[in-house]
Amino acid sequence: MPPLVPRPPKYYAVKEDLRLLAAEAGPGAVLPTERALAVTFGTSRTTVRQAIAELVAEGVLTRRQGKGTFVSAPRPTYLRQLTSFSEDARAQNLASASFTLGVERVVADAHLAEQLRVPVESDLTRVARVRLIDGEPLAHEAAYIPGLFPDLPGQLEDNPSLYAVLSTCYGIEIVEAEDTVGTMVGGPDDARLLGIEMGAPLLLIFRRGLDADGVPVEWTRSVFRGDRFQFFARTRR
Amino acid sequence: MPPLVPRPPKYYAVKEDLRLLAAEAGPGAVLPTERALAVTFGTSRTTVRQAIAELVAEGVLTRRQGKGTFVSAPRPTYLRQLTSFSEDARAQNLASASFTLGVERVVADAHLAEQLRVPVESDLTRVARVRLIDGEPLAHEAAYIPGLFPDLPGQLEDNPSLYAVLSTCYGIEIVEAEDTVGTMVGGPDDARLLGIEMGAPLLLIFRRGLDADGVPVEWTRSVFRGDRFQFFARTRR
DNA sequence: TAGTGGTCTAGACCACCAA
DNA sequence: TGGTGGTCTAGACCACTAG
Repeated sequence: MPPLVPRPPKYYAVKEDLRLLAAEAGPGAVLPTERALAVTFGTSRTTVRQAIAELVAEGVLTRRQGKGTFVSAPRPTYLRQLTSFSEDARAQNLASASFTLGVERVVADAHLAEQLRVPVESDLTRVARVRLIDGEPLAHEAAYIPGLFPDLPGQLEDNPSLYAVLSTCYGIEIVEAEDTVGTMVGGPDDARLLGIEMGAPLLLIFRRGLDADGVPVEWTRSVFRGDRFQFFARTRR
Repeated sequence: MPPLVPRPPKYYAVKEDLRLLAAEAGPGAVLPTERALAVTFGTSRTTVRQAIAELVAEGVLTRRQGKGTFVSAPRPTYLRQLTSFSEDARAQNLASASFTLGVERVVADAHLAEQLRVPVESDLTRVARVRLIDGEPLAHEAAYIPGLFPDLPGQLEDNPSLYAVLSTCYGIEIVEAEDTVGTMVGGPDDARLLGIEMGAPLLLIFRRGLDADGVPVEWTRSVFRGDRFQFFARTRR
């Protein structure tokens, strides 16, 4: 199959050159400045920045304001395999941690009511957290659980696994999960929480947890960094 | 939680304004020209283009050179649920079609050999196709199958489901699939095959098909449009 | 031919960081 | 203070589409 693209734009040539340059330099290496690269490639700084922007989105490069542009460390790709974040991390010998943004009472809107099969306006508990792997933010998520759990904040401090706390303290057992995986691009909030750039590709995952009777007991919206996360699923016919 | 972002850049304000404008205008509507928008927002055309670029990546807008910028039609999100593309589409009452790019003999490199559990350099058949839903390209993929299947091209013309052909003609039954889902950004080839813009977020899916004995019989690399695809998985503990 | 989006330029000012 | 990346500008030329 011949390369049928009429004329690849100049920034794409720069991008692929930079990709090679990064590979040779190795992780952690610092690249020449954008202004220097513009001179080297005989182009403008804007064009160089467009090339760098895509490599950043791919996780190849990292930019730090005031410091420079660096070759990213190899991705410690996190594979989702079981039901819960904490369990997945442990299964892969990765150090996981959580930062709780807030635990609050909310009422079900139409969408949450449908997903959790509860009446609109019923009480829900919302748990918002940032998930870390090896000290780096990997995802932020908000879990919604029917009912009120005033002691949850303290219990999550002792055990970061929401699923474990629900099981141990409240007898809620999640045995089945339905995941819907799509893409989105990062906005300012995502950029701040995950330490990424705006516009970076992200994985948006909606998960519904069901108990042994098939009753929905949890619904979560998760936003994962696209550059260091993979989702794994096994399906039997 | 207060909004901690110091100062959202101007292009982000433009982006959100355009998002509202697009919602009001409705699918298919044409937006003012980039030059006109620059005047309206009191900004430069570059800034307007940066805002539009992200909305295009999100699937909200569509640009057509020489014509204009349009509000995208609502996404016919394709959900992956079963094992094969054709089956999934049928289950959702979506018209699926395939365009075969090529069927060729290749030899296994180290990676394919490991995934398919065959010796390095063994014969494989590579089937490269573009997948369409409702006439629009949704994905391109390359499937690798151990062995040689000289009649495959003709058989795929009669039945676009590779899984069905393998079953009917060769007695190969795929009963289990392992999917690994991640993100990538589109390059020139992806842009050409899928009719998207370079830099658009894509879902990269590696799938391994196993037969009843757990023997790998197929390995596929698929690239799906991120703006109109969702992956669905159900996991039991 | 006129108008659209696609690419690229040269340069400005800002926010951040290290010496 | 000087250098880095982050943002934005005004304008140029090209490729494509339509009348």
